[in-house]
Amino acid sequence: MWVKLSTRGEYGLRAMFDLAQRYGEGPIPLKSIAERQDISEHYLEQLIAILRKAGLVKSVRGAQGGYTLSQEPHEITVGDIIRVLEGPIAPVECLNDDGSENCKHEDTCVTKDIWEKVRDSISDVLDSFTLGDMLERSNKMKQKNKNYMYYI
Amino acid sequence: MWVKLSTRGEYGLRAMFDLAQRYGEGPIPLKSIAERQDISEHYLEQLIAILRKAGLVKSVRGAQGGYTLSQEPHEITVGDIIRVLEGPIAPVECLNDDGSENCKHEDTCVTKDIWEKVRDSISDVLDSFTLGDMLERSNKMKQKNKNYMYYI
DNA sequence: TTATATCATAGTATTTTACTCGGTTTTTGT
DNA sequence: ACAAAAACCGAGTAAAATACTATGATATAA
Repeated sequence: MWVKLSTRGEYGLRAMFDLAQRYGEGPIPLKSIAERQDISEHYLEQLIAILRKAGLVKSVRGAQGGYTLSQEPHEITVGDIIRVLEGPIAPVECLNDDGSENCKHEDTCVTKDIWEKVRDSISDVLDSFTLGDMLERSNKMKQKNKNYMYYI
Repeated sequence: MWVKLSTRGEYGLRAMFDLAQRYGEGPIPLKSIAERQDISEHYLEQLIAILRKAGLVKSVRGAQGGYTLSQEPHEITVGDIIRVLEGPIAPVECLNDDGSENCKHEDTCVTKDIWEKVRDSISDVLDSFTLGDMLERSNKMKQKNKNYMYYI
């Protein structure tokens, strides 16, 4: 399947949503996120390292340490998270920053603008949703379903 | 990369464009397509088998046989081709026909509608281009660039 | 000083991709 | 009838990507 979120994107988004639900509560240890989301802690470490280097989360080392979102939930889009974890959205090689060098016949390519439109439409959708939107959605779910389940 | 056309989609689209350029000339042998497009003949056989089973091309067996588009170029969209070769566009498992069975908490899922919008926007873009559009585009290129190169 | 954390890197099993290989069957032209 | 040209078919395989595991070092609060 050519459009398929890997576990990097899925787990990373779930971890970020977990942090969004606890925004303002101080640093959240990774262990607790991994347990709640049922993800291998070691693997999640690697993913959150990517998010940290991209500036989406801040870390506090040592005991009582953990992670927090570096901006408010409504300031972080799903696109920010997915692009960082899954890499740039490029259906074909030549849409990458470096990739255009490899392609000598850009100017006469019949399909390039198709892939550009695909890329842009995906980006637009993902950037139209923030973690804040997801929280709101989740809260509405909670009100409706008293059994208190919200999933991602 | 989570949005990445595989060679199946790329080669298949190139083969279909090759057939579109020769539409009306009778059956085109696969060997000639493979040579022009510089694709392994055996591999392309497997891809065109998928296109044939999906009804996008017709085959004529025996000597002087080959393949033809089963509809006019402007009736076949890029989406038709890509969906057949790369499988259904489903960023997450639960958007597949069978996949929803696996997911118990569809009703309370915070992200499902994001992935549905992603899927639909990709589909819309791909369905807005036909092989006929690509031929027109290619012909304009030919007029501008006298050196007669058109690529895909 | 100890427990709790983050941080870092190397290794590995599984899955997917991108083919290759070795044929059989069908049809046309001589 | 026969040879050549072509579609059709299924199994096997090398390389790459994915999804982890393993083993530690470093930092900080209590």
